Amino acid sequence: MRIATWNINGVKARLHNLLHWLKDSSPDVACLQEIKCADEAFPAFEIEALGYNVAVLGQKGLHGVALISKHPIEDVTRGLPQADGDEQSRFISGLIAPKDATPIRVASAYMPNGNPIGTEKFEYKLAWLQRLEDWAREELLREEPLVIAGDYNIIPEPIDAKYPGNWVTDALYQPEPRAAFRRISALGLTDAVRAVNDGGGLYTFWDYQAGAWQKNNGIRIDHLLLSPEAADRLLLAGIDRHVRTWDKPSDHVPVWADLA
DNA sequence: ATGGTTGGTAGCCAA
Repeated sequence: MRIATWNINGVKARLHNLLHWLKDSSPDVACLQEIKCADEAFPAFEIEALGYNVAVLGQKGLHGVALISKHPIEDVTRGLPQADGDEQSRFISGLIAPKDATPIRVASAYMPNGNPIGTEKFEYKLAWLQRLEDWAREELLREEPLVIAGDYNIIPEPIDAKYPGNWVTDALYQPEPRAAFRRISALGLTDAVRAVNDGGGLYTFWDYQAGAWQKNNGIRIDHLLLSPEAADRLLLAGIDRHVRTWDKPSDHVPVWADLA
């Protein structure tokens, strides 16, 4: 079972790429972020025509997440607990229920960017990560397969950037969100890509600006974190780099994990 | 130090 995550940077502008990638890579489950459209504007018809089910938490123009699955999507939850007036659409989870296999809870999460540091945006990022940590802690008590996939907007380690020094004043590389990532990991979650490859040079995002892609000036900020019950089934994980060479690409590429 | 690009919505913001 292949579970993938992709910050698509506008599903309407990227529909051709999305359909191509779904046919090409054929993930069982795809977690999308930054769909940038309201629920009713999500291109469900075209995606369902490829044999997928769809669950969406949209928002007009900004953010927005979705789950796409070849298997039934049950028990969908939208938003994290402790919302306290938070109206940004950044989290959806569902129980992926294959006919003859163990169900897996999969979350599609779009962590706040948090720039610039020293503003309420950065504080919002930290508060959001705390809410995710609280949710994950509760969810892990079930001792069941769980995948928290998405655009974490966190560069976990220096090897996750081509030029770490370029990011020292950026919210994606600050000590606080990196510590939050470590705390969440330390709950017992496994970084799927890192688990199968402990080297550097693995990137999931290249800025549109200044020829970042051509220079391979990338960062690894899209992650799949696996509960122990999911990690036990991890076969392989990877990054669909080639998608960045397509016409009108997202600035992120899909990341995936294959579970037995 | 600055500028560089894209998407979405509507005269700039978020990334």
